[in-house]
Amino acid sequence: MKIGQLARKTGAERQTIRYYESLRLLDEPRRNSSGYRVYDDDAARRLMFIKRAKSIGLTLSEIRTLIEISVGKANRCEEIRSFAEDKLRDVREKISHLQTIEKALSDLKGLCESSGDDLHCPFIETLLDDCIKEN
Amino acid sequence: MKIGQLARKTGAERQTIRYYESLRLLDEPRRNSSGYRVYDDDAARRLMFIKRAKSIGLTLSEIRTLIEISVGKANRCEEIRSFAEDKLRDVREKISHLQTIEKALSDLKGLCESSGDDLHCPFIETLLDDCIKEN
DNA sequence: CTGAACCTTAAAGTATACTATAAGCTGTAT
DNA sequence: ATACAGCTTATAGTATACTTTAAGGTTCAG
Repeated sequence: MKIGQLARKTGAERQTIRYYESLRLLDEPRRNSSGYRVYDDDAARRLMFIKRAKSIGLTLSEIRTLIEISVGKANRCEEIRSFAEDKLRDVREKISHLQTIEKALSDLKGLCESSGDDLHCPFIETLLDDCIKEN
Repeated sequence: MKIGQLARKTGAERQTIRYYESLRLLDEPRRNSSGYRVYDDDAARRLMFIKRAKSIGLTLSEIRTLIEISVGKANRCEEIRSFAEDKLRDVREKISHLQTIEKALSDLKGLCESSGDDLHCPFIETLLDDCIKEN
């Protein structure tokens, strides 16, 4: 399988595949006589693993860590479990931060709906007031 | 007020203030005889407005939009309200995406706790299985 | 044999929001 | 007088995850 076929099979771009190789997320593939990269199904599986791991919010560098941990002879399960815990904590923090933002925005929007004309827009005025309070 | 005082007053870095100016988030200040930037309290208020707007999750480019809308003679309240609605939708989408991720991660972690040894780590194996399913 | 499709590399560009650096001028305290 | 803080500009670096471009070699159908 050459890089184009692998790209089609996995839905990744050719350049992305080379980029992942440069980050050592994919092993260096063997080359044919013209210097073209030649892949097997393991490479496709690895690429899908990366996709799936990205979809659960892992960064490329976290994915590399995961691959490094799990590609050795053993998976070092305990290490991976604690990795998952850390990540879960991150995600929960992000959610709670966004919920704070959601509340602030929906309060502001509520003000917009209840009062306000072009000369006294509560959205802007409240933001400005908050600034003054913080000062 | 020179740039350093403004920075101290608002908790922003001097470079950040110049950067915001280059993005037209801050008006070009007048200069003293040595070419130094000279600010007044309006500039400080604007800077705090930016900080507060950032804290509710707005990007610098959204903040510029908001400033452009609201700095004219009138605030154009209706426009701002619909801006807030769009942003609220964004934030809610982000939250729900993160909640999906949270569930996936916590399921995976649950598997790690219930079973698994170094040779068969459920976290990795499940990610791999998911890849195969998607293939 | 020519053109299209495919491959190679290295380097630069994109987006966001700064942060740091270099080289040099200004203002003030001692 | 000189050290030091503070100001100026332009440019480059940081982090993440690609995407694009340039310049060129390979493979295959017609």
